[in-house]
Amino acid sequence: MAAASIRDVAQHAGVSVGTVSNVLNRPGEVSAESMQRVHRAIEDLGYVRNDAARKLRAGTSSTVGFVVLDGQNPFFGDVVRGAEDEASSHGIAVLYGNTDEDVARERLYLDLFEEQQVRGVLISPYSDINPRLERLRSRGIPAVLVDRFSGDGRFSSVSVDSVVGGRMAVEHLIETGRRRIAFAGGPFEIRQVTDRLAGARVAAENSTEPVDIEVVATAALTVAEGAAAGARIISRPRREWPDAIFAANDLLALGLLQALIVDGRMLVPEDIALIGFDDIAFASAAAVPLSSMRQPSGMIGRTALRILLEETSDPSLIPRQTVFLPQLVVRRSTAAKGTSGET
Amino acid sequence: MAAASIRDVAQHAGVSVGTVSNVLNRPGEVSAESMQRVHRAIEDLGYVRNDAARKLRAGTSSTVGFVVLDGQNPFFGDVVRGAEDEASSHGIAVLYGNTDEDVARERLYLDLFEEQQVRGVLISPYSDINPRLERLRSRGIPAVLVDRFSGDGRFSSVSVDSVVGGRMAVEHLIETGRRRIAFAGGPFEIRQVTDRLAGARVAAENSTEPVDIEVVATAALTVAEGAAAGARIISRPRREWPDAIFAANDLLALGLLQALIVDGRMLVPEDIALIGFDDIAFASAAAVPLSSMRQPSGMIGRTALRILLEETSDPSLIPRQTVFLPQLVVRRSTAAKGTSGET
DNA sequence: AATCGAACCTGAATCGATTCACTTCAGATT
DNA sequence: AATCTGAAGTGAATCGATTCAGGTTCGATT
Repeated sequence: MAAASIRDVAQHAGVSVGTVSNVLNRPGEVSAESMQRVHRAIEDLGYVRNDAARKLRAGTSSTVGFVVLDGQNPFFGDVVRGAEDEASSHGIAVLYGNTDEDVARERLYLDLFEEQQVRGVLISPYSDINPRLERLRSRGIPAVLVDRFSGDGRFSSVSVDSVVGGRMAVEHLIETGRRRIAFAGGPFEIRQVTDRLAGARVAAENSTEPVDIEVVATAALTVAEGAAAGARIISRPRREWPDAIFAANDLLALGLLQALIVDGRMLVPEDIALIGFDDIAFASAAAVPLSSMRQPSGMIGRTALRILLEETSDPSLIPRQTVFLPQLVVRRSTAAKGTSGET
Repeated sequence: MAAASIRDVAQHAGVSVGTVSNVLNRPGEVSAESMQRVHRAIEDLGYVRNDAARKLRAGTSSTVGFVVLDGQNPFFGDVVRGAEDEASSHGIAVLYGNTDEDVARERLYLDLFEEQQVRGVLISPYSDINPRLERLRSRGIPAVLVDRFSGDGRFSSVSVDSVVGGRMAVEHLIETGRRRIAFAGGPFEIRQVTDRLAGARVAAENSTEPVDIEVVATAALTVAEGAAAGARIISRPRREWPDAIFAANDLLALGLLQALIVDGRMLVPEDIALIGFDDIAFASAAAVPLSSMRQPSGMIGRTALRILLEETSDPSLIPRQTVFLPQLVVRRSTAAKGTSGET
């Protein structure tokens, strides 16, 4: 009952192993009759290619690895999905690992992918792993950074301009009459967080009126952390309440929203405006529909995978940075004070 | 700059390949000195094990495959996460594929996993793939069904009792005074959908008062389909409106909720109660916090992976069915008519 | 009839880690 | 001194798909 090998198939079909291999990989160079007999034998024996042997010989495989920062975040779910769609149309599978903002796991998955000799790696990096990626490249495994601009241009990247996004978000808050703005986000090791904050500050500085940006640090970009941050803000004396919050992503924003609603003293958007980042599917279904900076998530995944495949087939390509611009999606949570706004 | 092989390491360390292999796999049988020299050589050359060669020889790998029904659904995200956590503590990686309720992709991923000779397969099946799984098993690759009871007991499974869940949900609706209940769900190829409906019918039949269960079929279990179903319900003459909806999962429920709120003629929960299934993180953050049947999602993943590993190490184990009971989580969306209820 | 070329096929060599029958050798035992 | 023991180490054989230099066949051309 041991699995049939290509040799068994060859014997059963009465041809050589080379011919069987040709049937599988170069159907053009095989006579119709051999073709048929080999297929027949494959059917009879229930033969399935042994990927390990193929990989050993070929030195490369048809999977790519994707190291994701936060698998729980629907935003990354959408990115992965985009990459997967693109991959499957090339007959490639996506091996996927979740780092959860943990340096050890990040390394673990990169090691694993290297041992597996994946075709290439997509990664939304948490720590600074350029040296690690250089090494992968020297072994013929290219990498593309996802959702993160490659500042030094050593790798291709597909990202959204978080600085611009942060600026647009806060400009929008200022336009709708907010002046005391809290930025909720963290940890600051995550580049997107610092970029979005930087953009927020630019907007504040460019404003003709004085605008305060205050930082409310969170330990992670999750709903629970958002709720905790909300509780901290509420517990202050009333005169220290901000009149708007820009959350570093939608999960945080939804947690904040939940905390504010449960408490009930600050109304969204009447007393306090709230805007998130990512525009995940649940933002529009929130208690107060959430304004957000939309990222073209599926497109990011597709594009990253396409670039990766190009680089695998031509390693001499120069790294290129693809940057999308986020798009402001206005919903009720940032309606001007005292109005009910659009739903 | 070709990657170093075990032979290069052996040469560099001045020992044989067998010794290097022993250092890697049986550290006890090697002298301290060889040990050190080999490690030194590995360091110097940047040697990384070639997984393909190892797998070819060993006939098995240290990855498991997980075929997921709907990667976009946070519920499955949580399940995968649970499995991944458990796996990583055993030094095992999870290769993950999304079928999106598509028979072809389901088959594609199973083929891929078979070629890759994964250690085992976790699958939340869409179509009837028992024969396919039998074949995998005959090749030494066990499978565990996730979120689906194995009716014939031929495979181990980890699931939640959807019939009981459906019953509990509808009993709750009846208790809060609802009598004209719509069940929103589909396609009916998905076992969970039919089970939840069956449970709903049991609750209706057991009720002392006459209770109507009406079926509103959807094409998929998504937010968009939920919104569409909502629109269809609203468009009816007012006297044919149900006074409660039991949605087959939370995504549907959130879509329904969105449609009802935008329309504004039916208030939740005053005119119509709404309950979902899964209790995903966003249910509590919804416009009207959503009642739901909670599934222990992370636990399902962990348990499935643990059982799978047990079966890989002892293939003679008899399949066992693990069933969790869902838990009713009451929020505002099912408050009794005319009350405001708990938040 | 001889020659040629295209189409098709063959089978040994190869990839790199693991395994295991076999060797080596220092020290213990007789 | 001869023999034995066990720890440590060796290296050829193995896994299965792919590749490619070389073979065979056969109809077309001269």
